[in-house]
Amino acid sequence: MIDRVRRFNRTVTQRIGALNDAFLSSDRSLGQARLLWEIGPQGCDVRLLRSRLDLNSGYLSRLLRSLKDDGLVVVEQSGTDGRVRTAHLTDHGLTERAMLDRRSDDAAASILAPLSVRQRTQLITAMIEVERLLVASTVLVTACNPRHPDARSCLRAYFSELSHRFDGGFDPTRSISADEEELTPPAGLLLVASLHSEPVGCGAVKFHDDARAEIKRMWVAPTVRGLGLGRRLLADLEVHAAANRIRTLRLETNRALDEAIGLYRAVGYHEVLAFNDEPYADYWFEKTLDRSTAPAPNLPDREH
Amino acid sequence: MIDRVRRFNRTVTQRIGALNDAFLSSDRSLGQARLLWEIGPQGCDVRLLRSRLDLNSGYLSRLLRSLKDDGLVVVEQSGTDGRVRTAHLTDHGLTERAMLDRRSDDAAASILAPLSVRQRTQLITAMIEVERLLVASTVLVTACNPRHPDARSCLRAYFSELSHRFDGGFDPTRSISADEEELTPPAGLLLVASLHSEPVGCGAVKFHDDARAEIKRMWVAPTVRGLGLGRRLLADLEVHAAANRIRTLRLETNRALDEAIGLYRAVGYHEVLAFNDEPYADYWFEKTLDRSTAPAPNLPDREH
DNA sequence: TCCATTCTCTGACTTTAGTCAGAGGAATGT
DNA sequence: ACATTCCTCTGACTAAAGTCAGAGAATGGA
Repeated sequence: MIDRVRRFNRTVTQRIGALNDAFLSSDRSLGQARLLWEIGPQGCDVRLLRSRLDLNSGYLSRLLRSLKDDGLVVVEQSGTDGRVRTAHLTDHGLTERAMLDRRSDDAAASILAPLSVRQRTQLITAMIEVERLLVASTVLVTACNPRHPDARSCLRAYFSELSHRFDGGFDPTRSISADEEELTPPAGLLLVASLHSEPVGCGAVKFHDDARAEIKRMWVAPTVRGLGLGRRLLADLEVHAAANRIRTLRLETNRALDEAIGLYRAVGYHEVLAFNDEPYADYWFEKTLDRSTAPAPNLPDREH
Repeated sequence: MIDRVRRFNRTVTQRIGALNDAFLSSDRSLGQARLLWEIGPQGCDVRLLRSRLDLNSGYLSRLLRSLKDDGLVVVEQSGTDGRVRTAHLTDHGLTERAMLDRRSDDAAASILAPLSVRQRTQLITAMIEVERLLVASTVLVTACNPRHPDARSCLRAYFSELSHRFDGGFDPTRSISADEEELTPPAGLLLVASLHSEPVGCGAVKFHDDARAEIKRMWVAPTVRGLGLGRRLLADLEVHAAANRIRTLRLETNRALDEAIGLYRAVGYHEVLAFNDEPYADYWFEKTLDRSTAPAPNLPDREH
């Protein structure tokens, strides 16, 4: 399999690398072209450009100035924060960016051109599949302090989604607690999934004194659904639970959350009688962990 | 569709680009690492390295010397040609190359690691498909003088294959002619398909004075079968024929060539009575070209 | 209010990647 | 045998890519 990945890598970089040379075929350097592209029609904060292109601030500043000198870009103070500067494309810059865009289109078209109609369809289908799974594999799952901004943003999104999907909304204060204290080791654990450092999902476990624990806060952002992320979060939580000598995992859920219910059943949770009085719950599930099959947890730990 | 190709491009270069950084993570420069890799365990002629890495001779020479100075490589006269020099890896060089290999393996594995077993299978399947079709799209079909070395090598391979597959072998002199004269415009046309400048297939058409022409010399190298190349060559020949006011295409073939027969039928050739006395033919086919659907020929012309 | 931090820019660097012209030795065709 | 071509190497360049330390302005928190 690894061999296959490497072979794919070789073929694709060869063919697609040629495609990227469209960027080089202008009289700008690659760095300038990438920057021109990344600024985009709406403009972009310099700090954002720096992180997106992963460039040293001195170097970026210099690139930006060379574009400014050529009249493609203007840089001005950002409205909200006086330290931040925002780059905008001039008309001239927009024209040149449009040319890059057209060249990239042509290059992409030249990949499809030699193929038959049927082959094109097959290629696009396979490309979509590869892309989907590469994105899935890019998602990073890390243990995260619930006070971290990424964690907070996930929990906020989670609550907001519940309040939309539940009949009659959702009020966290009426629900059984899983506060920051309870989701911080050793009391519990919160995992956050991120894609390109944007938080896109979470899941938590709340340990009890006996060998039991509860799964809480399972949420996956709409943009990354269908990538198996829920299953992955759940599996990682189980690994952590097993490492903490947990034998039984329990959870409750609402009938509106049908994908979640399907997931729980699919990975071995079975319905049990209500084990608490959570007002928003319609179903209660339980799973006994099989410690023999539990692999060692190997999650990178994000700085708290 | 073009949009999809570009999106694939973006995702893949991001994810696979990171994989390629395994090469950069050594303390060698990218150029040195690529060279070290390309020399390989068996060693390699310098001229071959130059063409494979597409490097300027001065630059390559310099890179090679830096590796030599570090004791990774030795360069010596090639046995057969005193002008050519051959690079070999020393033990030290082999060790360092093995490290690059291991890093690339690790990087490839890190793409599979976050995925479930099922997702891995899906990814590999889709990767194989993308790769197959990208290779198909990389094949270049060009009109070629039959005296060109590439053309000669294809025709030689074609005859050799016929002599293996036909019962009782194949003797070109007994067969109806399609010599170099007859396959050179305006008498006829030979198309050669190449992959990374290696000839991998051919197909020819021999024009007659009436609006008829014959398809000859259809051959696809075993390494690139299943990529739709035969169909593409045939379609391109038809386009050229139509551009030369040909209305009817004819061809004869041997019963041993079952893939070819299948292809001819699939693209609209129907069997007719023997129209010549080719001793090696078992079937005769004919197709009437529909000029309305013939697109303009857009083949790049290789220098003759 | 003050101090630490953030953000951008500048000058002074280095390394990498690459080009170009030409030299010198070896092979090839006539 | 001789001119031509091929292959490699060298010196002298250039451009791109990037690093580093620090300056100056703005912001945020104690």
